Amino acid sequence: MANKKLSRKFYLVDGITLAKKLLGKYIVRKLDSRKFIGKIVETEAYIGPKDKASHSFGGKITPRNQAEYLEGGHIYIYLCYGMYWQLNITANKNGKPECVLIRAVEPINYSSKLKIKNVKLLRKLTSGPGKLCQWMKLNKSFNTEDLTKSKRIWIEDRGEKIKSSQIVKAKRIGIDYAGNFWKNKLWRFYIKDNPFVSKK
DNA sequence: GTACAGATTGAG
DNA sequence: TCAATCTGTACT
Repeated sequence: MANKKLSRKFYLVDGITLAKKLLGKYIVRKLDSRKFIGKIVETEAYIGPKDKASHSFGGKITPRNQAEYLEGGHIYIYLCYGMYWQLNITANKNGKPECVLIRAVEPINYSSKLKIKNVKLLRKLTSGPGKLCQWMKLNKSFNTEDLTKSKRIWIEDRGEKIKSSQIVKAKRIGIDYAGNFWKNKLWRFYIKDNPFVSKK
């Protein structure tokens, strides 16, 4: 099965659809001669401007979140708690502040190289939005990066199909401030039984 | 200029 | 359960 870089069309859907479609796809991060490849196993959807948990709630635009408004297929990355980067993929058309937070990936080529047999050890690398950015060496310079054009990061379809019965829906994490209505939305998606999903 | 909250994490 | 840590944002 040939690896196929995702094209613009893939991203031009609403955030919830994109969050589900991204499960089982592969993020490829090229750094010098090395490649970090991670299978996406957990995502969350943020649907501004109506979503109170979204940074673009109420149509707010600031220097920080303007990348969120870009056409689908761009990166919106920002620093949280002064320490951790959060990687988001924008969804939908230009001007629609919808995005998908990548919460966890399964490292593909890292394990064989370092011969790490212990899944628990490997798991510590990427089982959380802050950690996976650390692993892939992502930072502010990737903000507004175009995933369909970039030479250093993109997403591939490797022919893997995730059945809908394998997709688990859950409440989003860390957004208590948004109130019960938005907090209880089942907009977090992950692959059932995958050990790299964040939390326990 | 100051104040303060936050889409997290890991140690206890 | 709780604190580290610092940028963006909204104030004065």
